[in-house]
Amino acid sequence: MNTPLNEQSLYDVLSGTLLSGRLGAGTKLGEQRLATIFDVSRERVRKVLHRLGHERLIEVFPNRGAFVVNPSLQDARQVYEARRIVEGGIAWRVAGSLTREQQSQLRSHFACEEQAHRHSNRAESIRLSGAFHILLAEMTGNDFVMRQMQELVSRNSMLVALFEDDSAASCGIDEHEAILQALELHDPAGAASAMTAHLSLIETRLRPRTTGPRDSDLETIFTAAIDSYVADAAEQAPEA
Amino acid sequence: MNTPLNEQSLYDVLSGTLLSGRLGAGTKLGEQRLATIFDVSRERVRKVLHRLGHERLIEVFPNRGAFVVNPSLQDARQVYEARRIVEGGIAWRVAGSLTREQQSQLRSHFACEEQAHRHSNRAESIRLSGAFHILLAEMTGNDFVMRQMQELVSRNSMLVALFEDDSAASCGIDEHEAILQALELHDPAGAASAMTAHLSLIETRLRPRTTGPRDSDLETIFTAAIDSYVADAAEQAPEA
DNA sequence: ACTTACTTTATTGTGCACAATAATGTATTC
DNA sequence: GAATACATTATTGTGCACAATAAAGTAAGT
Repeated sequence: MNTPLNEQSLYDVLSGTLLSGRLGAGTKLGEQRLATIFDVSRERVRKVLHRLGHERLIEVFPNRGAFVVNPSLQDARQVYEARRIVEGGIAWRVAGSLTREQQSQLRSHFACEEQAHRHSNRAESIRLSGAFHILLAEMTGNDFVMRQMQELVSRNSMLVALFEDDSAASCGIDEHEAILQALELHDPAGAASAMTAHLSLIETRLRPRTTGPRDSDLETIFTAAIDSYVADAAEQAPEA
Repeated sequence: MNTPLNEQSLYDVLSGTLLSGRLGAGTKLGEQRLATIFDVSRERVRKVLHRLGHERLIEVFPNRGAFVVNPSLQDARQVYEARRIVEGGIAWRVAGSLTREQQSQLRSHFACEEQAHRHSNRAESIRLSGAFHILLAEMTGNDFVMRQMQELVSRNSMLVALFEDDSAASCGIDEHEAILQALELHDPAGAASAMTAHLSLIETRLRPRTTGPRDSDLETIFTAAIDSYVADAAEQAPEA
């Protein structure tokens, strides 16, 4: 029953839990503790922990161990600044070479966003507005840019869990519309402007830190995460 | 005499040698082999190798080992494309907030570039024209952007060693001048345009692959690299 | 009572031995 | 002679035991 959990699964569960913000900033992630929770060897945990550290999802201190990152409001602002720079560049680039196919792809995605917004489907709105930015990055067809965006979006979703007003986690519809229009006009400067303005608006929604440190213990959180992970895996492959 | 070489030094020597392009694309980096060459344990080598793999300086295949990357011309073009996107965003951003101090800093750097160019000091020209791009990235004051640039520049210098016409590894002076002027006018669109145009021009200097695979053995290359590394270290700290 | 030095305990780091896997070489068959 | 199946060899991956280091706790001294 209880699948032993290979290295990739361990990484997926850990990073997913980190990104969801369920973990409480500053929490120590002891090697032996995680090893017993996940029922894997300590070395496995070590390896994954160092990988996560290299991806900046956690902080590792030599001879001290790994800890959940504890970002300051300044750190959060830096992420948005970085997104303005990179996504501004993306918008500029995509505006210069938008194909018919890409245009209709963006339009149909935008239609979904609108629909979710009209139906007040909050969870879907958040998901789709995030996907809009990823979709744009994909249109560069560039692996480096995609990886950078992936990292920024990861950091961003952690920050949202910590700082953002829960009632405003999705992007504004009108702002995406403005970006889209500039793209369709093949107007690089306009697209870059619209994108940076959009990201600045999102940034204003950051709040100093409302949520106190969660204190539910690691065992509870992770066992739940494992369960939902294996449930998802089972859903995608109902029977072998 | 022969310093045992700690982990950071091992990383420095290995990455430096990789970046210099002295190593021949596709060369296998066996764990035990490197361990004996550097006189460290195999686990040390393993750890550093995986780190380098994560930073994409080498390719690691499970159960097969680590190999020097063997980039195609397409890969090279992707790097330049990524640089256009990211550095275009950087130029846009910096143009909007250039301080007097930053302006004079850029001007004085540019003066050095011109001087090196007038004196036909090729090595210095290459170094300074690279530093110009780094300097601009630093002016964003953003860690994420800096890291991304570091990665792109690393890849770039490897590619230059493989593909670029040796007679044209430095940036054109006039193009930097054009970027600078747009920045001084606080013209984001102009700065981004100048930057992308500049990077496109550099890209045209890429040649299909002139240099055949170097075949000098690892021992020779690495012992030389170690020597120059410890020499550099000694120079910076003449006596303890 | 507070600080400081020391002892104890817990946690991370590392080398080693063995297991698993891929690469290589060899013989046999068609 | 070429190809396939098998045995051999080399290389990477992993668990374990112990070493090194930091954290916590304790007692003594001012």
